[in-house]
Amino acid sequence: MQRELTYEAVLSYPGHPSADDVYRVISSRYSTISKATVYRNLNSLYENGRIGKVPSVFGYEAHYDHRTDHHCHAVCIKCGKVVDVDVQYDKDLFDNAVSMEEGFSLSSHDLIFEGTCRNCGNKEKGYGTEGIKD
Amino acid sequence: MQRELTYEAVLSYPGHPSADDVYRVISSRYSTISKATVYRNLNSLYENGRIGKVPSVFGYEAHYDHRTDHHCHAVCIKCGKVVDVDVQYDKDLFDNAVSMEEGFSLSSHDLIFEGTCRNCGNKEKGYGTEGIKD
DNA sequence: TACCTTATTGATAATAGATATCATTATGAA
DNA sequence: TTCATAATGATATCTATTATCAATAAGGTA
Repeated sequence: MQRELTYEAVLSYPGHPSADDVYRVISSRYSTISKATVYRNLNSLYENGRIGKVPSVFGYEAHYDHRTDHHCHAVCIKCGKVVDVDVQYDKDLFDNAVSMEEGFSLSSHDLIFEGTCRNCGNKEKGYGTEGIKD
Repeated sequence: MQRELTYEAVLSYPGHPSADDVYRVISSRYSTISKATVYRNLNSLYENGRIGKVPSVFGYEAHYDHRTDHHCHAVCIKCGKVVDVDVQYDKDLFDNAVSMEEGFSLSSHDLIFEGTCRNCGNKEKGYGTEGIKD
């Protein structure tokens, strides 16, 4: 049951929620849910292909995605925020990628961009936008 | 001084050592070195462009690299091992990538492959190669 | 050389994100 | 209703890494 709450929370979240984002959304109206349950359910939803997952990179938390098709993301190097990126490239291009270690078999690839999100970029310039919440 | 030991350990390591790999190499002949020192020195060597760093992905540790040029890696999804990948692609292709959030500025990209290393692949098939150490 | 300032180190505590454990509580089929 | 299985909540634990801070080391200057 909490699994469907978790699913709906991801679907309705604007953007790419972290496990903690999802936890906060759900617990605001279902206050007894445990964080362990949220982690568990996010994982099983992902494994069943019902939601997407942007893996943890650069030490930031993993983020989840209502989209399940293969697409690209950018991660803010200051705060870990994840956003979609629009870029056309030929995925077949990477089919002939070769591991330089014998016996290492490649199965997929991720194209990850790094950058700075609006909020962190503004802070840097001293615009004093600490209050802006995406 | 320990910084140069750290540097040499990365240069002479076959492959892509984790911080712990480097720590073990150094402490085998300089037993009083602290792990904190290794982390600190790896970071400063990286920031000064003397070594490369493969950031932590999928929850595995970061790995370091004696190469400092931009190239691709694959991460074993079973154990986190990092290897080089040979693939030709046009880096300019990604210069016109567009963030789908206003104000998010892109600065670089990483192409990361996922796969299974020889050791983990063999284990899976029950070849009983637990003893193999890369 | 003695003095002073800065950088480096080692030991350890603390942090974050996530998973493991385990008893309790649903759930659902027979 | 009974039994087996799955899901849950609370909490402990884990891993990789950074923070803290006192102790040393290094290096320049008078």
